Order: sequence, then C-alpha cells, then structure tokens
Amino acid sequence: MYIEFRHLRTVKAIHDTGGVARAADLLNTTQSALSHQIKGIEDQLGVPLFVRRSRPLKLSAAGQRFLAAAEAILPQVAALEDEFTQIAEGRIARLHIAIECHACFEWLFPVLEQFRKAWPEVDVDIRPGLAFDAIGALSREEVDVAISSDPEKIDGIEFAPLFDYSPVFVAAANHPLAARAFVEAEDFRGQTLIAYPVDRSRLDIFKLLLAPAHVEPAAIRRVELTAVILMLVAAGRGVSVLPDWVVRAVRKSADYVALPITEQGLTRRMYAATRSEDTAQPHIAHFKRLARQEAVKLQRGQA
Amino acid sequence: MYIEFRHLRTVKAIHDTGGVARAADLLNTTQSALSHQIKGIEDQLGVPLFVRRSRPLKLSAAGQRFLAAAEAILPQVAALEDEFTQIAEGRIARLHIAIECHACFEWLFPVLEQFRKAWPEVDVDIRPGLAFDAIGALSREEVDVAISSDPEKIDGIEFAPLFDYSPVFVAAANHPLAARAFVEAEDFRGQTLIAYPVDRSRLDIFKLLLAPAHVEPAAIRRVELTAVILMLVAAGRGVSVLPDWVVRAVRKSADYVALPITEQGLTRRMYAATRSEDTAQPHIAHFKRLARQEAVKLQRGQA
DNA sequence: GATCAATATGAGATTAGCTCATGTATATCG
DNA sequence: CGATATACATGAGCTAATCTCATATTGATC
Repeated sequence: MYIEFRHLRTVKAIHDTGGVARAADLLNTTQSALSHQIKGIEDQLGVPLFVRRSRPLKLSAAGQRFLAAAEAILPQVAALEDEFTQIAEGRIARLHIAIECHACFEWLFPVLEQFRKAWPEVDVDIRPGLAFDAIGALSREEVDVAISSDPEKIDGIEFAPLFDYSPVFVAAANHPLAARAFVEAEDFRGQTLIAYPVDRSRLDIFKLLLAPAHVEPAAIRRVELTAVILMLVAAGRGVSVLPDWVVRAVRKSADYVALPITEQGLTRRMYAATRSEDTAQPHIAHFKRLARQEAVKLQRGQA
Repeated sequence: MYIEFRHLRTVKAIHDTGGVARAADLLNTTQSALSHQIKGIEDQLGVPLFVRRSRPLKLSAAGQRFLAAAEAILPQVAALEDEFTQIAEGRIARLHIAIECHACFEWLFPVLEQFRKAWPEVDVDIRPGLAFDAIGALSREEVDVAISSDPEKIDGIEFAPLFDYSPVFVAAANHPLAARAFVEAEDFRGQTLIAYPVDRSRLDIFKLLLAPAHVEPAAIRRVELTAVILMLVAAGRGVSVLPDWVVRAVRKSADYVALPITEQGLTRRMYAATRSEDTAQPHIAHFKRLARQEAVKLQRGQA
C-alpha cells in the first residue's frame, strides 16, 4: 500500500474531530474502514502515527509530521479539483489566438482588452509565432482561436466570418502609379514589394493576383511592422499591399496613396476559426461577437 | 473516481516520456492500465487532459494545469515518504524532554548542545511546562524523555538512573543556622523557604523531610530562577534547599553557606524516563550516555 | 493509400478497500 | 475500586475499482 490522498484525509479528519468514529462520520465511511486504513499506512511507513495509550487517539510525533504534510497537500488537491469544476463549467478557460494575418494584431488587441474585462478568469494571449500553421496549431490545441482568411474544410474546425476587407495597393504619393485609378498584376512587374515576412502563399497579393497572373515583382522586402512598411512606402523604397482598414487605421498622410487592385477591387473575408467542440462555449462566442463589433468600427475607419 | 496520486504520476509520466507506452514502462504497468486511467480522470473531471488529434498524445490546456499541480504535489509526497523512511530507520527523530526538576535545565542544556552535534536530524527541545505530569506526558508521547527523581512502576515506561545528588540547605553566611554542621526538619520552623514554583509534592525538602516530620515553614516564597534564589538567600530573605550540584555549579560565594540536611545527609537519584519501545533507539541511548557523562562532571563541580 | 506505431476498448481476473460483526482496551461513574 | 460505557482493533466475506490480456481503432509516415 502506498500513501494515498485518503490517508491524508483520514489522519487530518481524526485529528480535527478528535476521534476515529467522528472522523468516519465526517468522511462518510465507517470507523472500521478508517481503523484498517490507519493500520495500513502505519505498517507501510513502519511508524505508528497515533498513540494507542490514550483513548481519544492522539497523534504521535511522526503523526504530527504526517498531518503537517496533509495540511500542506490537501488544499492543493482541493484547489485543483475546484479549478477543474470551473474548467468543466467553462468559467475558467484559455483563449490563445493564432494570427495568420500579421496586421490583425492591430484590431485584435482592443478586442482582447474588452474581452479581458468580461472574462477575467480566462487566460488570454496572442501567439504571432504560429502564423505558418495557425489551423494546425488550433487542431493541436496549442491555441483556441485562429484568425485566418483561408477557410479550409477540416474536420472539427469551424470558420466564422468576421469581416470583409480589400487588399489595397499603397505607394508613395510621387510614385508613377499614384495617379492611376487602380492597379493590375502587370503593374507590379519591376516594383519592389514591401511585405510581411511570411510565406508568399499567405500574402493576399500573391495568392489573389500575382500567382495566377505569373507576375513576379523585381524584389520583395520583408518588414515586420505595419508602421514601418508605410514609412518605407512613403519614402519611395517600394510599394505594398495592405488591408484597406490597416491603411485607414493609420492616420491619413499625404505621403502615400492607396489604390484599388483591379478595376473592381479585391475582396477577402476574415474568419475566426475554432474547434467545433468549443464553438458553443460562451466565452468563445463572446469573443467572436466582440471581434465582429470591432470589425464594424474598422470598416468605418474609426479604429 | 477521485483524483489520486496515481493520476498525477501518470499524467506526469506521459508528459515526461512523451507517450503512454513509455510512461507505462516507467511506471511498471501496462499501456492499457494508463489508458484506462486517463479515461477515468477525464470522465471524472469532465475535461480531456490530452489532445487525441495528435499521435504522441499531447497535453491539452487543462492537462497542462493538471501537470502543473502534479509537479507541485508529487515532490511533497516524495519528501514525506523519504522522511518516513528516515523516521523508520531512526535517522529522523524527536527528543523532547520534560523536566520535573526545575534546576535540571542547567546541566541538561550542555547535554543537548552536544547531542545536537551528533544528531543534527533529531528535533530537540526542553518542555518545562510539563513539570506537573512529566511521566504522563511521556506516556502520551508529548515528550520522549522525562527527567524525574520519582521512579514509578508504570507499564511501558523505563527509568534509567543518571546520577545521585543531595538536596542541601542554603542560607546566608550570617544566618543563625549557618554555623551548624547540618540542619534538621525542626530548623525550618519559622523560616522563609525560597523554592521553585512547583507543587510541594515535587520539592525534595517537603517530600523527604518536612512532610514526614509535619513541619511547616513560616512562609514559602516562589522563585523561578536558581540564580535569583541564591541571590535572595545571600541577601538573607530566606533559606532554600537545592541540589548540591546546583550550589556547586554557581560560583562559590562567601555570601551563603550550604549545609547537609540531617546528620547523614539526604540522597536522591535522578532518572531519565523513556518509553520502553524507545529505549533501544540509538539516539535515546546516546542521549542517556551524554547525560550521565555530564552528571559526572557535575559531581566533580566542573560544570 | 498502404503500412506501422500508438492509443482505445472490452472482458475477465485480481486485489485493495470496505462493511458487518464482534473482540478488546481505555474512560468514567457510582 | 469495580461496573458500564465508549472507543478502537480485528477478522471474514464482499464489493468494486483497477489491472491485464487480447484485439480493435486511429493517426502518422513513406
């Protein structure tokens, strides 16, 4: 026999109630069971935990040490059990978000700020490092929501639309193309394209325009931060393609212009992907609601 | 089913080894047993601890919390088990000592100092508060040794002689009795007796002399500290009776004299009482040995 | 898409722990 | 000080949880 939680509980109960019979009552079992249990651990430990010489059983020196351990350990287990009932009830949860779209941080952050107030017990985080395989990370439960604009048919994953956006062309105000009403694939030939440092398959402009048209820019410069991209664009170091709301969110500047891509413009839809099993959870639903609300503000350029 | 240590161990082992089969190997059980176990807790908790979607089983968010608890709790149990093997081997023990004789602290303290060096793992203490029922406290395992000069025939308690001593009469050098060769019971009549604040049945002078002779001193003044008793005696505020070695231990002063009680002197024997079951334990034996050694020094007045 | 490795599942066996009945020891009260 | 009550110990049999063995199923890999 090994030390088990029941032994800790028994020793504590006997000490607290001052008797085996009372302890048995407290633990909803019989006096006999506890007596056997005590005998069991004492044999196992090789030391008596109680002094038999006195009638309301009293802890021996060793028993006092055992009790101390019980009083240290039992609350931790109780806390663990509590926590899991809360987890099961959905009151404690994790909301780790993978963002494929690099710029999404900008609108996501205010969403999370609001969310935190409503769900203080939920552990919130954004994981930009998983951009390469956000949906995979979602499947592996490394995250709980993935923000993506590429809905795939994957078993157990659901995509909920958040908002539509248009990738727009951005160039310096004095750029040759700045005067155009819109740009096309061929216009990228010979240009230096400034883009987020992710695989080109994840970049809207390649996926929707350049790859189908087999157009390759003269160069691609990888830049992490949206503000820096715009700065470089304004400085004439290249052109870029960003979601319309990103361009709108940064304060309007005379240094660069934003143009539609193709005559009718490109349209993309952003989704929040979650595991099917989680979709019904209130905090997940709440998050999506907040995200859509924030998206509406984005469309109005109020963010 | 409740959370048990086995569940904590299993989750940790699966995480550590990265697989149920390997964990089963580590825990000396079968893959099947662990699989059933996991299913068991997950049902109990209402939350999956592992992600089935991936093949070397991976912890879910809830599982990570569970693991954290396991890693907090398991070492504590391990420590408890370790400690008890040490207790069983007698390497860890308690040596709490009840002293009936108030003055005993003076020779006991150096004994304990030595003892501590030899048995650093033993929890040492002196409990003067138990003077009234030192032997009872020993029985109840409130202490492990009782220093007493009244050996009783009690089942399960053994008395080992430490040293003999003589209660001696102490008076100021200019006290009328100071010139006597010895004092007798009648000499206490009309005196103020300065004594330790314990029941008179525990005071040698009452037990051995005054009670049998039906002599009552004029007054009894209760004083706790030996040094204060001697000071008061020297100041002529009363007389006292102390063990010879106590008087010898304090530096010889011209202010007071020590006289035998009765012509042949009184003799008492001091014992170390222990529970029979403990007598064989090496640290108990060692303590007694040290105590006797110290007692020899006392007799020579070297303490 | 076939094969391999890893985990899940079901049925039966095992064993740990429990209950019931009763024995024994310690307190308590007259 | 002895009788009675109270508290704990013990033994036998039972229950149920956990394990093992065999096999199915599922996810990974090439």
